[in-house]
Formats: sequence, structure tokens, C-alpha cells
Amino acid sequence: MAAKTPPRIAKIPPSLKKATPTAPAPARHSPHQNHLLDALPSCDYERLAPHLELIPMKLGDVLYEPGARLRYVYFPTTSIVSLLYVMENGASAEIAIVGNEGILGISLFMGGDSTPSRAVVQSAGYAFRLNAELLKTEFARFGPTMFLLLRYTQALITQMSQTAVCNRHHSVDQQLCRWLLLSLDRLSSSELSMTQDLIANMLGVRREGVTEAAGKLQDAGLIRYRRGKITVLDRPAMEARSCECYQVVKTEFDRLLPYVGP
Amino acid sequence: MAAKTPPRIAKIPPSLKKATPTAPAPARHSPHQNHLLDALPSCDYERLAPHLELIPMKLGDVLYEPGARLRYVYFPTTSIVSLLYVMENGASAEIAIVGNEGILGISLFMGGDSTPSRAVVQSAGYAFRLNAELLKTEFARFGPTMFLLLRYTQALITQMSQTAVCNRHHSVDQQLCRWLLLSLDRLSSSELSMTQDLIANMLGVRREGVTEAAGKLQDAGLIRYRRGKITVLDRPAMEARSCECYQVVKTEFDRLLPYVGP
DNA sequence: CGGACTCGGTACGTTACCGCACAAAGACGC
DNA sequence: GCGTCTTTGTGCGGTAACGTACCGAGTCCG
Repeated sequence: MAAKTPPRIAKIPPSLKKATPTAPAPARHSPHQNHLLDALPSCDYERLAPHLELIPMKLGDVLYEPGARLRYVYFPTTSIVSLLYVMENGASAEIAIVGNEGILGISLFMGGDSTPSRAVVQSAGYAFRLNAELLKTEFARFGPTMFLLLRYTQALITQMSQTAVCNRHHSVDQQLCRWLLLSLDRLSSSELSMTQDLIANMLGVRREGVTEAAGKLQDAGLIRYRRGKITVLDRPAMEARSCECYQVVKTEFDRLLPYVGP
Repeated sequence: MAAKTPPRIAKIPPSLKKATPTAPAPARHSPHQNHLLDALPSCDYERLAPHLELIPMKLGDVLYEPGARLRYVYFPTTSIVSLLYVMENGASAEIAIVGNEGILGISLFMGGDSTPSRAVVQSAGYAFRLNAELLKTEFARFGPTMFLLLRYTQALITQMSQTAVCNRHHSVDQQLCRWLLLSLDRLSSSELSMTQDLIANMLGVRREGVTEAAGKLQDAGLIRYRRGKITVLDRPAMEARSCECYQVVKTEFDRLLPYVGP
């Protein structure tokens, strides 16, 4: 395979893009829906709060491109964003998922100002946006916010590492379970708006492979699949089918960011 | 495969362990052989220098186990260390390589105190060891050392991400080239002491797969392989055969840590 | 120098996933 | 309500990597 491998690009499915409502009423939105923001000590939070802007995140939106200088960081509330690596030949693979437990743009405070990865909205919703300079300033106070961000980064590293191992050793079936569970944890509902093609791009496998794996799950009564909507019916069974990678990542997040408790 | 996959554990090959000399004379060793230490501003360096201990690193030594509290950090000079994830069934895969360009134990200052990964010496040599508390203290001065460590961590994240993508999309042939090049960059010579079995464990593939891939490289005149010794004969050709992952990682390291120049 | 062990090479059937091609079913716009 | 487009389902041949088994060559050690 490899060099010959064609596209497999994360194209934006136009139908879903419209189908997905631009998300629930922003009225109910509070920065506290993002666990990271919620965990800030109040004095740090007060400083940042006035500068947080609520932003709608549409499916397929690209928050940043490889190498581009970051101008904002994002704290998702109801949206989910994927960190993707896109290769020269267009093939892609997801390396991490970021939702209401985290922040997008860690390379800003890590010192890189940019990353070789691309951030794409994988599930529509909202996020709070913050100017890059303001976050850098806050980070440079060397207070609780800094340590929180670093702990989050460490958790993200775990997720990336586990993805690497999972890509090497686990079947598409198992990976699909892991992926669905990770996504589910970052949403309030048990329904995902997501085409199989999109999932395939995230996992870096063929669309047909996802169709087959999802078919098995549906036959087993674990999920219901209907044209871009997945409903998870039996979560415990999903966890049993998933590879250990899901639990490892979840455990490490809980350990490093204990406040995230549901 | 997956669940059924048996061992593939990084067992310590006893023969190589002895074969490899306990490394060159420590006399010539200086902390400046580690690029990270070398890049410290002199006032920071002076503070740490008295506490750096030169430690021999034998092939197969485990510097830390998953979940264990870190007591030291290590700055390799002539040794190379692999970060491995070992799975429940014993299967393993490398997620990053650390040599004289870096440091082992980043989770210490990232706030985790431990990682789910295991660090194994992959190429014998030396490293400077520093007490964990001392590094933490230095980090907490929020000076140049901190920013340097964070930039290194960002580079390491890139390496891990690229490994994830590489595991998904590239052939064993390509991955072997990438791996050899990354290892070579962290040594002064063009010869590696390394059994094919060990390489297979790092890449998370079968030993026979490595035999075959290495055979092709040897037939093409790019390397010479003789019982645990690989000599790279034609580096440019290796780079051409490798997947883009090698260059991506190298470029990002150079960007974030420009002083590392050879 | 000879036996034990390690390491590398080779062979063979099996499997998971790939690439391609095409058909059926659902959603949407007019 | 009809045509169009998107999404999902299915089938088929090809292939890279797997698991297993075995053997020869190199190395070590008594």
C-alpha cells in the first residue's frame, strides 16, 4: 500500500453540513461547560471570561492548518474537533479527539506557535474562542492555569500514543468501538451525527471497512445506524468490544484531570 | 489479528547485552554532548551541573515502567532510549525515540509524575541522570530551561503523532528506513548494534517482516547486516526509500530546537 | 574443539484490509 | 412526486502482513 494509497481525504460532506442544526440555543451556553475552563480558579477565570467569545462550529470547519500561526485557542463545549495528520498523498489519520474536556491550540503555549497537524470540526456545536496572546499571557503568569494546561497536554500525549499503538495492533472493529466511545464521552447525548465516510477518514481506513464493522455492531444490537446518525444502544457491550485503548486513555484523563468527573 | 496477537515483547537479547561494550571511555563524556543540556543558558546550567551523574545505559535496561513514579530524568549522550507501549497481551510498539537531542521523563514537569509508557534502552551508551526534584525545581523557576523543555516536548509530540500516522499508512519497508534514520541521527557512527528481533519489537511487527525488509535494503546495497550489526552504507538512498515521516519529524525538531545542528 | 544457544533466512497457508465497481436505499430540491 | 445526489451495502480479486515451522550459520563458553 503506502505510496500508492490514494486520497482518503476528509472531504466535507455537504449534506450533513446542512442537515446538522447550527446547534442548540447559545442562550444556555456557559464557559463552564468546558471542563478546563470550569476547573480554573476563579481569579484566573475572571481575568479570561470577558474575552471568551462563543463561536458556532460547523461540521468540516478547519480551525487550523499545518504550519499556520495560531491566532486563537478554542475551548469546545458541545462540539468535537479532531486533530488530523494529512499526508503528502492526501491520506489522513486522526491522532486525537478534543471535546468539552480540553483545549485546541496547545502548541501555542508549548512554544511552537504552530503544529504540523490540522484541526477539523468532527461534530457540530459550539466553542469558546480566546485570543492567542491572552492565553499566552495567562500561561506566563505561571499559576494554576499553566499547570492545568500542562496536565491536559500530558493527557493528550497519552491519547496520541495510544492511537499509535492502536493503529498498529487492533482491528477496524475494535478501533471503531474505541472511537465511538471517545466521541460519546465528549457529548451529552448518545447520538452522533456522522457519516461512515467521515469516520473512515478519521480512522484512516476504507469507508467499506467502516460499513462492515458498523454492520456487525448493528446486527449485535449495540448501535443503530441510519444515514449519518448513530445511536449507541448498549454502551457496556461497546466497551467490551473495544480494545483496551479506550480504557487506558480514559483512565489517564481521569487521573490527570480528576475534576472532569461526569 | 488484534486480541489473538501473541507476545511480541521486547525481550532482552542476552548475547547483544554482553557483546555491546559498556561504551566508550566515560572520560571523554561531557553533559554538553546532550543537545538539551548544551542549549541551557550558562547560569541555569551551572546550577544543575554539579548534580548530573554519568550513568552507563545497558541494552535492555528499563528506565521506567508504566505508572511508576519517576525518581530521575535522563539526558542521553551516546545511548538511545525507546518509549514503548506494552499492551495487555504483551504486544508492544514504540511511540518515540529519545537520544542525545532530548530528555527522558517529560511527564515529570508536565504534571503527571508518571506515564503509561515504558522506557527501554535500545542502544547502549551513557546518559546523565538528574534527580527528579531538582529538575522540577529548575522548571519552577519559569526561565529559559522551562521554555526549552516545553519546546522539546512539542517536538516529541510531533514524533508521536507521526508514528501514529506511519503505523496506519506505511509499509514495513518504509517504516524500517524511517526508524533506522531516526536512530542514526542520534548516534555519531553509522553502525547500529541491534538484532532484527529487537527492531521488530520496536516497530510492532514480526521479526520475519524485518528480515525481509532488511534483506531488500541489503540487496540494494543501502545497508550491510551482520548478526546484530547494521552498517548504513548509503544514507541518501535510505532517505529516498523512507516515508515522508522521517523528514517531517526531523524538520519539526530542527524548527523547534534549532541549536541541535549537527 | 565441541555443544548449546542465538540470530537470521526461507517457506507456506491464512487473514485482514485494500481498491474497484456497482446497486439499493434514503434525503433533498424543485 | 420526480429526478438527483448522498449514503450505505455487497461482491470480488489482489496483497501485505501474520502465525507457524524449520534450518543453517554465527557466536559463545566450557
